[in-house]
Amino acid sequence: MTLRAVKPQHETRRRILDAAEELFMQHGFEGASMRLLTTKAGVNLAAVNYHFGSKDALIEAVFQRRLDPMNAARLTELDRLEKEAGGEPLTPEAIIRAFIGESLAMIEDGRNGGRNFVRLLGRTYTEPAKPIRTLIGRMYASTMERFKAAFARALPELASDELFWRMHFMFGTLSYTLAATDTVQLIAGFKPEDRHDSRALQERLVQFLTAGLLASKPDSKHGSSSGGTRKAA
Amino acid sequence: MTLRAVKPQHETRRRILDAAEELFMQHGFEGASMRLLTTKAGVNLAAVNYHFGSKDALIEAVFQRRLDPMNAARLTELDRLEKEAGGEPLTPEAIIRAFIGESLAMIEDGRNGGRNFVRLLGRTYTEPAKPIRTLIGRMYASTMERFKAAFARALPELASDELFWRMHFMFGTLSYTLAATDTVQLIAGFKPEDRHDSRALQERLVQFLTAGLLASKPDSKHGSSSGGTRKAA
DNA sequence: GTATGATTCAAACGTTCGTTTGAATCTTCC
DNA sequence: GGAAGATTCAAACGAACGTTTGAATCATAC
Repeated sequence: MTLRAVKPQHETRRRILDAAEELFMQHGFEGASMRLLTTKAGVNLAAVNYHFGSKDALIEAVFQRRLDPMNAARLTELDRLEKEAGGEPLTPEAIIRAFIGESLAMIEDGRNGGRNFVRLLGRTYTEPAKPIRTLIGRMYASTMERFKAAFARALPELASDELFWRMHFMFGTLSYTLAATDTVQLIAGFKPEDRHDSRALQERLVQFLTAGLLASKPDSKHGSSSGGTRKAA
Repeated sequence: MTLRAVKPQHETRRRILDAAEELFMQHGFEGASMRLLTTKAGVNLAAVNYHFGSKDALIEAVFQRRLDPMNAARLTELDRLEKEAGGEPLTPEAIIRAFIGESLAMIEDGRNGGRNFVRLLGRTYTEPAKPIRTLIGRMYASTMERFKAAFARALPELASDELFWRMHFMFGTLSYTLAATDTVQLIAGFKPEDRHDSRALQERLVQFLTAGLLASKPDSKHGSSSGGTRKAA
């Protein structure tokens, strides 16, 4: 059949990775069975073990395929910005854009599975299974180190532990947005036409994250219910 | 044995719910098997089906037990604040505190399983399994409606769809913080002594979320990276 | 065309899953 | 103390799980 004729070389590997990406996102790692996965991919049940060795190795391969290039692109963009600035510190907003731009761009990518992957990624950040946790941590380590340094240079007045928590919060917002924006809907008012408009979403996110990152410390005590200071640095 | 003598009435139900809370959090719904669960609870394998009917019904019961009182407390606190304000609109910060206070307080609750539950809750928001999604959505619906109205009254100048997204982002930050703060560590710098200090965490969160909620629209062009249109509806 | 290695295939492996069963035990009330 | 219902228990159910196997089929070389 023609399908076989067109098959480049590692067609089977790619089909398995694509199907795994989508099914892991939909059903979780344990919920997506090998039989469901191989059926969706249109390959034999034994193909996963032949090409990847085991289901765990497949999980790792799914992340490797996208996460390494994604973080590399983030670092490249950050380098480009810093070179362009020529010694001057970057604005916090520019650093935020460098970090979230790559993952948000993948949301619009419906052709290949970029969209599936970023949603899978978002839900994996809260995955407590130790092997996956360490896998993700290892893949992010150098990128996070680099971005933390960039933020520290851009915000020299911000204490180190404050920066840690603000980055934690920013990452959480991005993670949840990637994972849950078109799945769980706790708040009424979502407009379906926004679903694939990653540009508008990115602007909203940048606004929110930049303001949060630059939040001023509470300059006075707050009461049990008293109002907050609404100034931003 | 004394243990049997003290057993109040629905001791078995409670032990199953406690074990389920912890194991669902650690291994996910599909990863936590009935045998592991009942062994940890110290009850017979058949006890879950006897008391709850099925594993799915147990999952629902786990959420019912905590989520209904939690959201009720949120609404009570919001009512109290509005009565106290006597017609004046609340500050956004006060509304934020009313929403996140209850769940953050549970983090410090190590005695019973409150801590386990909020972490389970945080990771469940990104769970795409449809029955669980609709279950959570149904349990949150009225609370979210009420808080959205409160925010709208506090921020009359904020467009409706802007408010939707800012609430979405705020909820995401809280969710990720509950789920991942002491599990996945992508950013170096976490101090273990902060782990149970929910007061300090709450202040940091309130600061971040309030700033994000009140973020002003980008009044001028943003930085170098991509000179896009900055306007948002 | 035929040997060689890579890949696919149907079938089966042993294990674990959620659930059910029916007898045994406990609790409650007269 | 004995009947009646609630609960617990060990054992088994069929189904689905990830993985393995060995033969069949493919691609590529000479």
